Amino acid sequence: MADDTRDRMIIGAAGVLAQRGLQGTSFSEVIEATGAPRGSIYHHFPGGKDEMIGEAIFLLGGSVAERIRAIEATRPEQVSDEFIEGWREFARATDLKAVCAVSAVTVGAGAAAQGLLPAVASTFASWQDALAEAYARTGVTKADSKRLATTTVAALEGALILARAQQSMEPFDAVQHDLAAMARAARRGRST
Amino acid sequence: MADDTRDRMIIGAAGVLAQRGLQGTSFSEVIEATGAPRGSIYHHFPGGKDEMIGEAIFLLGGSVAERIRAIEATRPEQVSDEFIEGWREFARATDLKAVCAVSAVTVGAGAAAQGLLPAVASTFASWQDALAEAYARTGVTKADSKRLATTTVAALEGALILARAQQSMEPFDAVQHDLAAMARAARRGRST
DNA sequence: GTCTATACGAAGATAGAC
DNA sequence: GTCTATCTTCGTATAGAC
Repeated sequence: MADDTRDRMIIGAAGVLAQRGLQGTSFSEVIEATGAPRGSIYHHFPGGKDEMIGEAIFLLGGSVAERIRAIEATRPEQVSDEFIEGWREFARATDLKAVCAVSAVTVGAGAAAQGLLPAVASTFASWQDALAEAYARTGVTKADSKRLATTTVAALEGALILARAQQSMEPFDAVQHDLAAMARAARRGRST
Repeated sequence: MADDTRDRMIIGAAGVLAQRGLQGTSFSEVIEATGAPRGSIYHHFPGGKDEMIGEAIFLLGGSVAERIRAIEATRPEQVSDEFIEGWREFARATDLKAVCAVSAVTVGAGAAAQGLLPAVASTFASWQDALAEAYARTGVTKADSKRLATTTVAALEGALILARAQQSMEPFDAVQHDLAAMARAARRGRST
């Protein structure tokens, strides 16, 4: 079935990444999570673990960017609301046991695996760009949109971490509320 | 010299944690970073790695909470400004190679080391409480202060991650600016 | 594509000498 | 307090059979 196994492993890796961190994402874990065969790991990923992780980041990054681009908002707070809402569902679905896989790679990329940093950097950048465009389409100035997009991603990533640590959805409530207030203020031309 | 070695290892562990993540913080790394002797690890930490990590979180958590409590602000945006400024210095000092050690533990705590989650949860909570009190002292309502404190911590943690990924201080600029705007709005009684 | 076998290193942890 | 030696487990990675 073509690259079915490879795809399954990539998706599985993204999931394990979010729950166990970069170094916790061993081939054994991915295989256990996906039921993929042990014997063909290096057939599917000649580049080893880094290749698998890189693909997982790429996949997740693209799907989130896509979701942002699909937001049809007329008011700026709808942008932040829908963005956060998507991650809220993710948090619920994983029972507050997972953070963002891209964050996990960023945090886990020490001296080793530093080759993955460019991939996470451009993934975050793609989210920031997509969010900035979405804000701009609702009438926020370009400069404000860009800044707001960065704050939106940062607050979301932090909320995921706080939510996991405290096993609570409250960080999402706080961040969603405050981002919406910021977005509204930006449109009123009040943010400096 | 009493517990000099132990203390050095705890401080060193916090540093390694921030740069290499939880699983990257091996005894070997801590020993290399601090010059501590190999032979007495389990003399100083009978509880093994978890004990060392726990102490590092406790130490860092206390020092940051202390710093927050020392903020003397008359206007709410001074609270977020000074808080972010402290972390900005940290980012500069580590050459954008480190994130928050508490985040690192949260992200790295998978199935194993879940015993550390309560420690990180209460550490984050202590920062939230201290920030909420600081906001409240400047005239922000209790509910707004609490919510703002959560958003402040979340945005900061996210900014550290973005900054590391993209090797840029720009996330700090964005977050600092937007948090200040939110804080000002809260005092004006404009935040819903 | 998938298997087994295997090499190699690093990690956490313990025991006992000094 | 600090050392060395050792055990066990687990990780990445390779080789070669099926």
